[in-house]
Amino acid sequence: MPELPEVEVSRLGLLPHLHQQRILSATFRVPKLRHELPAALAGQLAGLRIDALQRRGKYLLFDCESRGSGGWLILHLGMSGSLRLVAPGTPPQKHDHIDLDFAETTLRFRDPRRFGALLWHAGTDVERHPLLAVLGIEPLSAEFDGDWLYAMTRQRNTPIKPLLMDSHRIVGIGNIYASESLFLAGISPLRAAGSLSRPRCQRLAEAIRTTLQNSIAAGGSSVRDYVHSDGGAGSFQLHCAVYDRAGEACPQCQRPIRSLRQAGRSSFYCAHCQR
DNA sequence: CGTTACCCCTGGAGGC
DNA sequence: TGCCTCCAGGGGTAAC
Repeated sequence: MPELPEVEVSRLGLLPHLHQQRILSATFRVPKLRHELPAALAGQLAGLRIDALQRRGKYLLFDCESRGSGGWLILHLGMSGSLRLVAPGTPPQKHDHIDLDFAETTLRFRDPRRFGALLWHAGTDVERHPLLAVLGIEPLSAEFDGDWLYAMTRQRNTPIKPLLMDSHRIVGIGNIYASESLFLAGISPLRAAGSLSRPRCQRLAEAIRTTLQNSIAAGGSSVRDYVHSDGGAGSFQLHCAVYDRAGEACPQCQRPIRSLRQAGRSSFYCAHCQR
């Protein structure tokens, strides 16, 4: 589930509960997720205070007294990860792999498929962590616009859709928002990236920004209680125009929405409205 | 270098 | 009901 909006909504929802709170203890119930979960890390976290909660792409970054003797917790929700706040002592359910215990609450990470990740980076410069150092531009930053997109797509014959999902170029756009943004911009997922005109790049950049911001706003509207809900953080209802709607009517022209596979992922689009 | 294929893992949906 | 296959919102790595 989690793409950039879900991670950002998680960050916004957790921040007021965790800011300046100390980790009393940490529990790892599996030896590894995507990466090893060393038991020593759990012990190391105890006593550290959360000074800030940031996001880079789809990574959540917990500043654990990084300017002192601490560092950064780097969390990725993977394909099926979710975060929620539960009352201390709440028994874990299946797939509840990680707890961070605070005085008033417990941050619980659930991830059935275990594609998620929890990593530690000592010191202040978390941007230099190998997984973060290679990430591309933030689509909600001021630097991301039609001109940037136009320059990035020049001389590329590859279809635009998998390019939008390449985190080494742009972060945060997953399979859902790639399809949704392209629909909003009227651009086919099959369109050769380098054949997009500057105005169409402008339109696509705006569509990406709008799609992500609208989704954050939709999740943020229920931000006060979503982290306590059973569905987990970021489980707000998404409204998709085309994603997972193969065969249904295009909301603009009523013709059937098509699906296809690109780079191993399914894409959804309207062949009439998207060129 | 650019792009694709495969893999990590569990669970849900649908066919038989 | 069970068993099988396919699919799933991510992304790193190997292979072409």
